[in-house]
Amino acid sequence: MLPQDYTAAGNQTHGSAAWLFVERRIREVFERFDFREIRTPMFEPTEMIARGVGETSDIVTKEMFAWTKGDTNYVLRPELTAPIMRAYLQHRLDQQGPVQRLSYLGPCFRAERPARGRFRQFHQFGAEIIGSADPRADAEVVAVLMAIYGAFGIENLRLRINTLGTPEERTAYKAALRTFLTPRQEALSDISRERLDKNPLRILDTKLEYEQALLENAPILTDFLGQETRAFFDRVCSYVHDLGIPFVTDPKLVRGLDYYAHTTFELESDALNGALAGAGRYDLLAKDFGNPNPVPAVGFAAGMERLFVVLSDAGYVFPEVSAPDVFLVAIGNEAENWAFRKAQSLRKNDIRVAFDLKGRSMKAQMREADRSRAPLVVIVGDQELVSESVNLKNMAEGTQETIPELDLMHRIKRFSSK
RNA sequence: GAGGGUGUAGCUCAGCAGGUUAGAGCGCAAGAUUGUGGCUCUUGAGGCCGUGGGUUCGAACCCCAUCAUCCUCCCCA
Repeated sequence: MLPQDYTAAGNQTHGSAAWLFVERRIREVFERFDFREIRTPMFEPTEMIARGVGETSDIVTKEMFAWTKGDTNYVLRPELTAPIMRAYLQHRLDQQGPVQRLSYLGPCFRAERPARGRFRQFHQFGAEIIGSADPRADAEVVAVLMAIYGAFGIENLRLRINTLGTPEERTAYKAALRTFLTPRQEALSDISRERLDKNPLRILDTKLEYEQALLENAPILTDFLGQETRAFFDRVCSYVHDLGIPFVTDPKLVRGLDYYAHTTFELESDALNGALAGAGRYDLLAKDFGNPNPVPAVGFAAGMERLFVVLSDAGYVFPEVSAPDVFLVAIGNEAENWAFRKAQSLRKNDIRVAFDLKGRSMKAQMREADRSRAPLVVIVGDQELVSESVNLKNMAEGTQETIPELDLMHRIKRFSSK
């Protein structure tokens, strides 16, 4: 048994074929929607992440794995939108075409308490459309997210959409909300009272019934939105509607990250408390990074582990791991050496080969062959070596024939191509 | 960060009110079948009973702490 400090809390080790299968399927959908995968570093300067995600956000204030090396502070990336925007600006991706459609899939890190569907190292997949202020871009992001869940046959989900408007509109609303809530702050929870000053929008998110009741008469964000914002949001909604994707609009949907403006949306499931995916438009992030011009952008981020929760709740059956084409069973030292070399030559011809590495009995090798689920087994002993023949066994049918060794490659290929 | 549940074999779990060598099923291994898998039967390997301390003649069991894990809250993917 290993010492208990050999593992860190909230992490998992993945060895399963299911993980690869899910990744592959996600990437297929991204390709279908013309997204190109981008990979950014696992750790980033704290400065960039803090600016991008927001100095006051929960993520930055209390959930980062951080360290210092030399004069620079680093963090393990807590999310990927900010790093991708950084990469876009730094590598001048706009020069490769006016609209960049980027996807990603990889680990992120947050120092939170682990829970169902939540880990300290977790994995996000997502997509960003950078360079388009067209409401169809927002709808495209919704579409690709829903298509991924659709690709797994998952449909019982709730999609909520809202607009946060422009910073000016939001500021005006924040002030109004604060004015409304301040005289009533005695009735608020401790957490909400703290937010009253810092970020009153987040109070809207409350799940406490008495707070929700209190908010019934509160000013509503929609009333503070200008003509343009409303028109834009209406177009986003109608595009999503055109795609046949069910959703509800929810003026109380706010998101924890500072960079959102205009469209925000969130995907939820009954299987889980937290969100499956969160998303939105973040036209101002580029300016936050010090870029002279704003860069319109919209994207989503979804949790792999949460997808797995939903899949396993739905009783999803993952395909079996891939089996070798053939298993080589060898009897005796000579035959073992033959099999060892034969495996290599078959593999050079794109045949997937497995064989025993323990010098075990033939019976044990057969059991191993069965377990490997190889459809064909080649059995070779001294007799076959002398006659330069091999026994080729069809495991499903239990039939076996002796063939010249020279025909082996051809026979395996012919069988596998059927 | 707050509250609660659970930690016994690779996995799923038993273990009566503290009592001697800690069990089952599945899985794994060997044999029955000396060159043939699955099915069956037999046998076997594998446990610091999460960790540390305490109470006791005696602790898997009781107490404390700690770690891990799960759930609720918080927040988010």
